[in-house]
Amino acid sequence: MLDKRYDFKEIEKGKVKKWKESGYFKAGDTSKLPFSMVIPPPNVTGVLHIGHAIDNTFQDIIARYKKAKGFDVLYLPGVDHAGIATQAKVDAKLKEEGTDRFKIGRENFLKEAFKWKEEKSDIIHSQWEKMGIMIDYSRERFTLDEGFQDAVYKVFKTLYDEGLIYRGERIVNYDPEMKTALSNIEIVYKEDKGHFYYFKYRFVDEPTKYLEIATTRPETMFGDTCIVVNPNDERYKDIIGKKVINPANNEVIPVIADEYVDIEFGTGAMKCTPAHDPNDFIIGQKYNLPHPIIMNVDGTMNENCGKYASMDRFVCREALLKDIKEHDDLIKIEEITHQVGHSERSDAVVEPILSKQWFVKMKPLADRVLENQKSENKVKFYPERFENVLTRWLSNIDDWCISRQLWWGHRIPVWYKNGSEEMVVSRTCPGKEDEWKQDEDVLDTWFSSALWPFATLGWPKETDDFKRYFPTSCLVTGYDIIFFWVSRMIFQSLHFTNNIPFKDVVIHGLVRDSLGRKMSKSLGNGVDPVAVIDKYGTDSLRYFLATTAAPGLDMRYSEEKVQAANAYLNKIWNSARFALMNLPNDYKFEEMDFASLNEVDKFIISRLNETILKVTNAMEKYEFGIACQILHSFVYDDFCDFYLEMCKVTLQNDSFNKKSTYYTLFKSLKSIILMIYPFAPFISEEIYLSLSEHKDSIMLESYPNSESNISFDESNVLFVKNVIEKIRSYKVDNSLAPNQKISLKIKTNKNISSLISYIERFTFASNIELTSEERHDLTSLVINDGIIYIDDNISKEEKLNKLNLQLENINKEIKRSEALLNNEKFLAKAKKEKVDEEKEKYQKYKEKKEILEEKIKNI
RNA sequence: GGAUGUUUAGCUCAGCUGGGAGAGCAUCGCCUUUACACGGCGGAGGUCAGAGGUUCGAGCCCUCUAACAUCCACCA
Repeated sequence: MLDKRYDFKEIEKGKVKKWKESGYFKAGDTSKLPFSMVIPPPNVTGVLHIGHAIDNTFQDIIARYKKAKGFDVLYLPGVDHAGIATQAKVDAKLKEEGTDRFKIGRENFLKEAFKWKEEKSDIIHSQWEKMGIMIDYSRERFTLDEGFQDAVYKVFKTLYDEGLIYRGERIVNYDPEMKTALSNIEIVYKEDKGHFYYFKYRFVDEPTKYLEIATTRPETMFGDTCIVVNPNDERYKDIIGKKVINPANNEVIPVIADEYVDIEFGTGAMKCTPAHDPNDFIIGQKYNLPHPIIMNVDGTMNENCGKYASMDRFVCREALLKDIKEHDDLIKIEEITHQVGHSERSDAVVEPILSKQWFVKMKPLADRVLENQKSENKVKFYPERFENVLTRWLSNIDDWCISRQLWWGHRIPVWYKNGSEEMVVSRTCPGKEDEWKQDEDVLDTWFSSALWPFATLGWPKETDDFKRYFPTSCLVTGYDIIFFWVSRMIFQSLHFTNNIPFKDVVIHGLVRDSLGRKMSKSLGNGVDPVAVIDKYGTDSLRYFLATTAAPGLDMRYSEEKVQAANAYLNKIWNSARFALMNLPNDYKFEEMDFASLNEVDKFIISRLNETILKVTNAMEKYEFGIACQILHSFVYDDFCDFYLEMCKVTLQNDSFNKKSTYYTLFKSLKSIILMIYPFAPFISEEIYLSLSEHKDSIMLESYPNSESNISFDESNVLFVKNVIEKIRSYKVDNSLAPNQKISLKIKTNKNISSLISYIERFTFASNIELTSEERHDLTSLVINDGIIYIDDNISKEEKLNKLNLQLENINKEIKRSEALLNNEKFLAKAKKEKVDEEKEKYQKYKEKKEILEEKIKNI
């Protein structure tokens, strides 16, 4: 028997261990159809946050649902080495220990990093267990494991041979703190306060005159190679071709003309720094200008900056300003707010610097995705609109900078021959060790993540898993990594497996704090899922996440809602207790013919049947919020508030068929817990195992089916329900205690003789009589299909008032109905059922009206 | 500058292909009736942002407007 209290701590204890040991999480039953999913591998940077919780909850709901639906479900776990993020953490740890990676060397650094990975993986494992997700631990992968080494090499080599990977000099964004190049999407633009500095660039032939040039980054002036004006700019027509002096280093540079310059912006004259600005770089190439690099990758000035060399870029800026001011070449400083690129990871202001990096040529790969999205075999997005996010980005994409000046990651498999231009793609040294040197850099972490859905299944080997589970069925992730990850998986998968990586992508939003702010470390407003679990239980957290998240929309964390989830589960718990208390201990479930059931049993079975159908439909569309809503309404309104209360009568009254009620209780309860199970597996398992008849685990059960052959006329039961509700509100209206005894007569053509004991119990009525005669002496409540007479000794006047009130309401309804039915277009164009329904209502209103008028007359 | 999303009860939000507005919390009244006070019963509270349009019928479809949010691209 279940405890009185829903004690989630007690219930959730030990279940995952049991599930894991029993092998229920393991995929591989080839007698079933496969359904596969990969976990978005969390970074081994730290603990999981609420964002992971929502990901994993959605996935686990799908996994458990599909398993119950009869699929061989593979839910494959793993972790991501997360190059730059993890390296930053390990760097910080080394710094704390008073050393750094350069002191200990590459090999030792990697040892440290792997140690770090092991530690963090352990934490992640324990958190997965807390979440109760049914991942197949036997298939866990890591983006740096041996299989991945094979996959990454194969991809790099192939793309290189196809000319889709190249090495080139480009302006790339540098993170001066991490000292590595970044890809475009690793830059976060923020609105920062800055300055616009106006300088005098004096003419060589006439030093009293000057051009006014503005810049936000004076330190880059050391890299200026010319001034550019628009050829159509009347102000500057005469100075094109003249020479001016760069006030930073007194170098003489020419004024050239190019239409790129916006006449309206700033002074209309722009300094050009080809090695430190992407647009300037293009101009530089066009006019074959020199492109001096004036900064080091750590953000310090280099030897091209004279006395400013080795200064930090911002220190240099101030020093340079001071000097220029002294030479009277500073005109003014304006305060501005502008968008400044920051490194996504370190938050440092990124610095565009010309350098040699490896790139993936994106256009052919992107085009293939765009082409495929027009075909039958496209990746389906839920909600659909996120497909546009993907395609728009891919339609206008830059090449992908994949080299990172880091140590933690897949090292670029390219070897350079000393003192020559020769390079070879190879995993191992292609010749004598002292003649060849491997590229120092590693690949962008997303380069390996992009292979996740197929590399985890064994690719490039044609393994059984790969053959059986690829393409995967579904991917669940947040919209924030569509570019980083989803898109890259799709193009790599199409290119290398000729197939999409997953059929469906389910996109959810971000979890924000209770004030709607993004959770961030600096705000300290993050919600720790483990803390929530400790306080309210995994099931409550899961239910909260599943029901609060509308597809693709952000949600706010709300402790109240977690509490509400907990209260709901408590309700289910107690309804189960009630059912189990009333079922015989040795109850054996046997199917029963629907026709042989008691009336209220038929009612609830029929409602249950509808609920199963609706819930299943919602589940198939990944509409978890809707599924839960439907189930919630069934559990409360139909099952608990109505049916279980009715059972209290049924089970104590020998005139009812108890077998029917046992059957109905058992079947309803079992169906409810099976439907709530994907959302709240722990409580469901606990209740399931308390059933008098059960398997070893709810994980072995099948999802309930809705039966198509059940049809039931609810009207008798609804009439009874209506009577009970009307009497209850009558009592409140008349300040009667709920348990006040009253005497009722009911006139109806409904067949409710078998249901009278229910009315008695719930209205505290004695002497309920079914009558066929009109009673004008009693208070009358005219309801659908009948009249309730209450013997309450109130005055004639009051009786009349009550009747008039009822009449007023009916007249309103009749007016509404008539308006509709007199509208010929409605009759002609609306669906037939709709019209019939309205006509039927109209008839009932008319009947009620007649009765009421008759009564008023007779009083 | 381009795109997308949001605007529904006091608060936080659902509302799936158009057919008489829902939940949770809060609130008011009554009830400790042996499943549940993490409860029950009853109630109050919404011209569904605004303006047009399509339709017999619009919270839902179309157009425009406003506010807010997010993403992308950014002029030195």
